[in-house]
Amino acid sequence: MWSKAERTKQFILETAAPLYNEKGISGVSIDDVLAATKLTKGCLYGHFEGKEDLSAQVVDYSLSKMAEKIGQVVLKEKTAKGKIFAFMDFYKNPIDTYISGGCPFFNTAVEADDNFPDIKKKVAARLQFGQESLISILEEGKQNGEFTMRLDSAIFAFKMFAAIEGGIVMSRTLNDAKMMHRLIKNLKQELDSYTV
Amino acid sequence: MWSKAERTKQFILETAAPLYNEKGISGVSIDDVLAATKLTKGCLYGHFEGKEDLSAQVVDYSLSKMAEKIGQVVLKEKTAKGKIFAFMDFYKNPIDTYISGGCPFFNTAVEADDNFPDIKKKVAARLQFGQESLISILEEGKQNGEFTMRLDSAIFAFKMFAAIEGGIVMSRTLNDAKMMHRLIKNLKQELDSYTV
DNA sequence: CTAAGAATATACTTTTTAGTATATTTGCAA
DNA sequence: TTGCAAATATACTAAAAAGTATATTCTTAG
Repeated sequence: MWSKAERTKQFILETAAPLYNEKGISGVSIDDVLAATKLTKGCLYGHFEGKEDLSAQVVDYSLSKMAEKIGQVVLKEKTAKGKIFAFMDFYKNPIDTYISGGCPFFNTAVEADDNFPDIKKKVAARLQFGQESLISILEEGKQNGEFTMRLDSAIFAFKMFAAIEGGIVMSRTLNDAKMMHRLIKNLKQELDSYTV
Repeated sequence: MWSKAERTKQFILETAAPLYNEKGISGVSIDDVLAATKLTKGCLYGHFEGKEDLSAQVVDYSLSKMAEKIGQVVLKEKTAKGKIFAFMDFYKNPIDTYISGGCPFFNTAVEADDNFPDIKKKVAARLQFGQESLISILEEGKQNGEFTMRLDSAIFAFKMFAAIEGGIVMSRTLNDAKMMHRLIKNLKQELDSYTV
């Protein structure tokens, strides 16, 4: 079993993740985390060197949690089309997200961009890996005859992910998931137009 | 001519706009603004009630500056297709943006989402207006025979804007505008497929 | 050209946030 | 079971950020 310390640290990361996702790195204070966890400074600083360390680890946690979940959802499917559709469906509810506050990939990407170079690198690696994974799935689909060779995997992967992430932000801001659903339907149709 | 005070206030807004766009509302301190403008507290607080007021007005400034510029770029064109293409081309360079730090619409939307309800409402109104404008242009194109009736204006406007904004964030994070250019090319092709 | 008030600068106080030193409690290996 | 180290709590200091009171310097209407 996990040690007390390991469980406490995990608990801090879990509890702080939605906080960071909602308020952003700059918007979260140590006291916010203490209030949410009901722990004390002595405890928190026993597990993290300081705010920078805490922020880095919380962001890491959120990003890996997302990646893991998406991996699960996608790998459940057997066909390339099934995998891509499952990926899209994962983002079906932009208001009530897996980690509260929207998609950590994008939230972090936007904030880290000009402010936190180390964190930016981590997000970049995740986005890169995500794109490569999607492209692999699409290429596999082309090889096994699901999709026609006319499908440009790289551009479809980029467009789909960009549109979904953009759609999440728009839907959240406009407080309405309707267009998000139509967007996903449209992207599915677009992919379907490449099925043989 | 403008009074000294009006010019100073305008100067503060202009100078603070990229700062806010880069660092985010929570990430900017009053001292940051003072350092950038080389003004003093007495002066700043003579023009703004406090940080909340300053933030609200800076965001307002950035959003309206963007809307104005996009309006100019789009209205230069005569055809519906020309207008939409001009809109896309405006976002061609995601690394070096009109206001430094990316697109204020999205940066603000992401941060305001769970934190600044008043600002969120303002962004929502801008996004709403932007979507309606794009839809109007597309519908006009359908009426005057540029586009077939098969074009779903609402979904195309949403998808295009979401993809472009998402593409900006991805390109900035990955430090590479290549996919952004391919995305815009692809969206133009998609729209072209609806020309009669 | 100049006086009155608007604009800006200086020098503070207050509040918030981060971080630390030390005391207390708790988990667990012997 | 117990004692000691690990974990957590308490109570502080330090630094940063916001905000204010007041002095000084400009603008400009008359």
